[in-house]
Amino acid sequence: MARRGSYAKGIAKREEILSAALEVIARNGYGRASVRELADAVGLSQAGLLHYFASKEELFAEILRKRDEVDRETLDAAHADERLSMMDGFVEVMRHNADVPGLVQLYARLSAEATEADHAARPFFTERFRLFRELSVESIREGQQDGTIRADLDAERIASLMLAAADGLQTQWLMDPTIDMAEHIEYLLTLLKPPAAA
Amino acid sequence: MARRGSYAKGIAKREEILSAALEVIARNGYGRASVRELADAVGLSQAGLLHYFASKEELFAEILRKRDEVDRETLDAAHADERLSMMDGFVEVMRHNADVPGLVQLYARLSAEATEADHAARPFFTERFRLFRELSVESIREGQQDGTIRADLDAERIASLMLAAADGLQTQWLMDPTIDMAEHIEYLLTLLKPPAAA
DNA sequence: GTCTATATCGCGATAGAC
DNA sequence: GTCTATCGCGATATAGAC
Repeated sequence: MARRGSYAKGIAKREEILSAALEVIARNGYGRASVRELADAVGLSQAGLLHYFASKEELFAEILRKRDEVDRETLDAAHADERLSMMDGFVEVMRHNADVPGLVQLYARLSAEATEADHAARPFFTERFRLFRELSVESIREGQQDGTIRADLDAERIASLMLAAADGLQTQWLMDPTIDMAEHIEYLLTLLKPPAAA
Repeated sequence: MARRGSYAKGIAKREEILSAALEVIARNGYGRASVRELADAVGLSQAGLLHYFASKEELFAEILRKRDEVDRETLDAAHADERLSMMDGFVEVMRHNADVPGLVQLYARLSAEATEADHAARPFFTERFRLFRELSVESIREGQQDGTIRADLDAERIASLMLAAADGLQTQWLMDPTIDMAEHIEYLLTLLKPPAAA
């Protein structure tokens, strides 16, 4: 911001591109989101946009990275609130997802494409999965400490199942928007409670 | 089979194409599976193959449909065995999936692409999801009857979560094959047991 | 029913001017 | 830093011969 010269400008422009792309995709979905289309939205030519990102795949990965940064704040806020846990923030993020179908679709499609061995976005997803599991395990263990989650559960397995359920629900919801993603995650969370607890 | 004339021949050829395509994809994955490649495998030209299928998307959907037919037998066999339930068959199918990464990838990628409104494979997936939920709900209710599953659970929600977990685990596994898909599904199933049950 | 040949396409990427 | 122009790929789909 306060920095001078082309470097700072480049950073700022990247951010501007990402913000614009985020809006376009949220509105129009992944299918019609070519580099050209995104370039138009920010007032650049296609080549001009690709000056900032090595490839389309990396651009898309950066969009999701930026989205995750925003969502991460929701998670941290919930974690900081002593009446809540990271899992409450997670449910809130899922609830918010229902407002941005285009982004949900981008996530679903790019994560599927990134299963290809040489896909540029693959490192993004493997790291994302790792971090999600790490945060979840931490949150689950906290719940086990304070008695809100069954102590006998395997936090690692639950974390992977949580991630899987969230991703799978997004595809189901894209096919049939009457599915309530957040409610299903909440229901899964109730399965983790001790028999005695409310 | 016993039928005569061009119609029966066409049906047989379709089956031959699907079988060959199934093998090629299981071996090479989705990424390198163009219509041309699949045509080569069965000894047809690309145009020759498309004489039997309206489009690539429909061809791929048919491949998955055929795969589901095979897997369905595993489910039914488990259901018929009075010591088992459909869910046991489901775990077995997931275990088998680890042997056919190409098919898992085809499923993951095509289901993501089929979230596009006008995608030819979309009806296949919506129907598949519906059927999976139907069979799962039935199986869960049976488990609730005979006391192996908590009676207070919402079978519909569990069914959707089961489907979501299965699909999500496949993407995770494609990114990192050390994940044990079947084991995770089994673990999810244990969460459904009554507190008293073993 | 199957092939050859081609229409047509859109896109991502790159070269080079300004 | 941005544009114009174009390359070049790979693909699906189709027309029409045999």
